Amino acid sequence: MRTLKYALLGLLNQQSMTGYQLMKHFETTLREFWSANHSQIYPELKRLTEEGMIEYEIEISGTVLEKKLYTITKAGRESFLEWLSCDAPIGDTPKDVFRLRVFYSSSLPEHERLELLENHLVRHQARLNHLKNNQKKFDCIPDKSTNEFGDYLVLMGAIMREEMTCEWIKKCIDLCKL
Amino acid sequence: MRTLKYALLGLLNQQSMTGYQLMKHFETTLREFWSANHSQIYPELKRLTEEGMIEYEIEISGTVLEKKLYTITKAGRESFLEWLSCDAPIGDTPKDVFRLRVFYSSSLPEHERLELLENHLVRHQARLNHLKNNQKKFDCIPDKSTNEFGDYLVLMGAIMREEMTCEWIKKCIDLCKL
DNA sequence: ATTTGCATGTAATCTGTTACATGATTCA
DNA sequence: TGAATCATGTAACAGATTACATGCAAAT
Repeated sequence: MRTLKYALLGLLNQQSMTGYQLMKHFETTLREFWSANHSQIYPELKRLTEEGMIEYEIEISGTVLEKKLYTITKAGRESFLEWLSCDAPIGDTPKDVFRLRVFYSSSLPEHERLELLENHLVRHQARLNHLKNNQKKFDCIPDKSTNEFGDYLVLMGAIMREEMTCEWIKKCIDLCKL
Repeated sequence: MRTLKYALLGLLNQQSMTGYQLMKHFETTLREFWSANHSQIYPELKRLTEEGMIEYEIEISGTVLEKKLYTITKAGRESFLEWLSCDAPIGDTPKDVFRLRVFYSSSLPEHERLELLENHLVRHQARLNHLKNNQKKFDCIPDKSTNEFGDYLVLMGAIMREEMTCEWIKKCIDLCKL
């Protein structure tokens, strides 16, 4: 499906960047819905260059360090917009190890089952707090024509997801304690 | 991480089964949090047999058709229970192509953005209805010591997840229409 | 000087999907 | 007798992770 291709093109469509900066975006902006490490990004950038989707200029940082500043091409932008506007069917539900554990948790002694649930609850609550903190950076809802609007929507989605997860685990704990 | 291994051991810990029956479980019971197709299952069963986690007896169906009925061994059960009770850190947020699209949706003309969101909303609403229908099969909350209790918890989680997703998309639509 | 971060790449391995391949059983 | 389902496997490929490998720049 080449999703990484489009994730990269989408970022470069917003702004020209180096591979390193792209990597940082996966650790921050895209964190809540996509990930990729540098060992996957650099080969893909090479491939996209060969395919004419992107091109780069070498910049010198300091005296010798070379970095490649990638820019999206016309062909790249077209490919990206085609992917974005093409209607994709709803995918498989994502795999979730924690839910798999909960599914099998009746094989666990009561206190271990509760431990499993409670440990996870505190972690999700911490993540939720972290996300809510991020949301404070928006003092108002960004204009819908800006890139920040997309940021805002997915952050809102991430918060709702964590809230739902916390609620679910709490319900599980309650049912286990009955 | 060998998660498929533990997913299979967990099912065989509940009941001896053939590879085909295991496959069916991934299409039904585990559908909302794990998946695997037969081309992944059969080699893994072979490996687990070699590792002494499971063993099989050949049964004859009809006159010639051989099927392998797999049973978990003591070593398999121990390995499964160790995995289940061992505390695992919270994983990476799962990848989500739809959220990636929403993130980039400011590059789309207004009507296409709304189309993207509304198409997805109806699909998630359909999935939600389907799940709520499944829940009707439980006329009461199963006893927490039974396997059905795990089924109930994850089904509840799937419903909450779909409800949250629908709410999120609705909010996105509202914000786009402002 | 030393540590942290910037910067780029490859190799080996693991996990998962799609396609290839075959054949029996059951039900209409 | 034909279609759907049961039943089991392999091969090729795609996608992703972990480990290997290197070296500069900036800040302390």
